[in-house]
Amino acid sequence: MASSELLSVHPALFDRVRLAIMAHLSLARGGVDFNTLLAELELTRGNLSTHMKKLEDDGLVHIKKAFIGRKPRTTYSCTSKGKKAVQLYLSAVETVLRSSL
Amino acid sequence: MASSELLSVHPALFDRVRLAIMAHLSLARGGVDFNTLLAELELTRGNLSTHMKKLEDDGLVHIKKAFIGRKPRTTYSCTSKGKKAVQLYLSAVETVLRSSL
DNA sequence: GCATAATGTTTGTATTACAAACTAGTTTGC
DNA sequence: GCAAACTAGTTTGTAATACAAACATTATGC
Repeated sequence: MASSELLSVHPALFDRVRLAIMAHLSLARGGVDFNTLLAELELTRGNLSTHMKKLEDDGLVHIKKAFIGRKPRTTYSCTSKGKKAVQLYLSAVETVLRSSL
Repeated sequence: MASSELLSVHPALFDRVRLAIMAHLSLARGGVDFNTLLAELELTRGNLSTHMKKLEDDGLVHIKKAFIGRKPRTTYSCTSKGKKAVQLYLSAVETVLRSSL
């Protein structure tokens, strides 16, 4: 059954916000900081924070906290596990849906 | 911002089960009945029922109830709105993720 | 030094995915 | 012909989660 491929996709990616986050991180070379994601995805800080925590807990993103001057700055980057998950997501979706168009 | 495309995707498709259901219905010529979906997706009846109700409420699938002999049979098919939503989903995901691989 | 802003985090709420229990009817066994 | 088991779903209660509001902490302007 073709659609079973979807079951192998990391569940964290089945959320439009997290998918958008992972897309950003995948596209960006280097990291993307909290406020950049906040502006581009138009989320509240609380919402972004919890999504990032989940992605971090799942090992899909790496979080780096540093001080820029005296202010904190949190930067996120995609782990290799995260990259693979995104690739798997795309290939699974394409496999399942491509032939139906 | 590329990822904003995801916001135009129908929210009902951001669930792996419903996406799998819509994939099945898109692929099938004619309709797919309740028990076929049940067997292929390995869900409980309650879970499948509520997902189908949501998809129907959203206008993505058409439900047809008939009697086969004396037993009821519920058959689902993809509406044109459903087809379009699936197409939009795939194109949005590809647009957002393709370049990152 | 007091008020305002910047950067996240924690917490409370509303939604939702899921399975268990239920409804409605049919077939089978005795 | 009656009860038990089966078929085909639906409704309901619960556990998980997405979200925003409130909070905490430190920095900057006046």
